[in-house]
Amino acid sequence: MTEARTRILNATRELFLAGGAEAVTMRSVAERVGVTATALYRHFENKDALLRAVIGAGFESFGGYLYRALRGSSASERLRLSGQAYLDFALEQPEMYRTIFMAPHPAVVACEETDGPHQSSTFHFLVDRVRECMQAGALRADEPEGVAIAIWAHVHGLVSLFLTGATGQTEPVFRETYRRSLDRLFAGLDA
Amino acid sequence: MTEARTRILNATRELFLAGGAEAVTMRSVAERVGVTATALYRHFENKDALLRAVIGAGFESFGGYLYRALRGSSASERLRLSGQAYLDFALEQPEMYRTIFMAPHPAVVACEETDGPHQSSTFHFLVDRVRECMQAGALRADEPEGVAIAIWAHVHGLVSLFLTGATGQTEPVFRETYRRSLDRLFAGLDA
DNA sequence: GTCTATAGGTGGATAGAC
DNA sequence: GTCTATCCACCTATAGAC
Repeated sequence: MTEARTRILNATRELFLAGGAEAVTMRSVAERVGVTATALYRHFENKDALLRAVIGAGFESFGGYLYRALRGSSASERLRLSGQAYLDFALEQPEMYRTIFMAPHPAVVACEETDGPHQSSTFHFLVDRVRECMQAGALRADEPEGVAIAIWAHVHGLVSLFLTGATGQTEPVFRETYRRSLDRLFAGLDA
Repeated sequence: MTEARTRILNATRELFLAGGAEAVTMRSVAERVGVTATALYRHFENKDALLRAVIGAGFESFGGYLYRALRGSSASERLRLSGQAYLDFALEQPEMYRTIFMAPHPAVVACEETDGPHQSSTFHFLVDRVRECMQAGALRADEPEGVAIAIWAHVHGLVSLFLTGATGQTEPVFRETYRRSLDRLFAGLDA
């Protein structure tokens, strides 16, 4: 029924993940699908609607990564898995990570308005993980919000520096850097 | 003598700081200066040369901020002032910060090739501050490079989240967040 | 050094035939 | 639903007159 719509969406996502939002033009998407640019307007109102659909799916994907961390059997395990999920998403979908967290495209803002504030829901998820760690005695009692910001900033900073090439590291080396750096941060947060 | 060149550079910098690299077009610069776009080619080879000049000045400005931190009278004071200088630069020249550290424009790469690696020299500066703190007994003995990455990632992460609006904080509130978050990190790094 | 005129490219979007 | 033809906006850059 809307199979054409799906094919267009896939082509857009592929172009987007390969070259970012600027690689997505009505012409490039159309060429990849095998139709002319004008045909796309039968399925999407305009380019912005196309980008919003792809980025919205990216938000959902990120949410899925985080959600899996809830499988952990203890508060500290769930927090640890959250950090791992964050890293996995960033390394497996770097262009999506860049768009959502590093260079907010106008379409990202539009997504937040229609689907609710994704970025702040990420923050609230982390605050919940931190709070339950404090209640379980795995983290020293402190303001959960402040500690959550410190953790988020830390993982986001590490990932950003890696993705822009500032660390000059390969992915396996960076994974180790990520682990050790979080250990250093938690050395000051642990109970 | 090269007064025209200076006026062009100023106009470019103003446009750049207001709207980023994409706000800089030969037409917009020319309009701001009060000439036609073609006149600019008498003073700069092309648009890229124009951007490189502005971004190169941004790098120098950032270096100046860091350099002032060396006025501190002790190792730990110099490290503290470095963190403050980093924050000041990011908040006073957000668009320049964004360009240099968050969304490496092709012109940034070009600057690094001609003027030397600025990003890695920032890292080395920080490693030096960390190392002298360890030697002075102000930081626990550890790998200086790993600790420097942790600190850099932390400050960069905080600043990035603020500049993208993810924290939802005002600047004065964020300055306090920045201070407290660094305190939390150093709680695990202090001797 | 600055102008006008112009070439040449990219990209979003619509009209109307099929 | 998809096509061709087309418009419009905006961009970098050059040639040659003044």
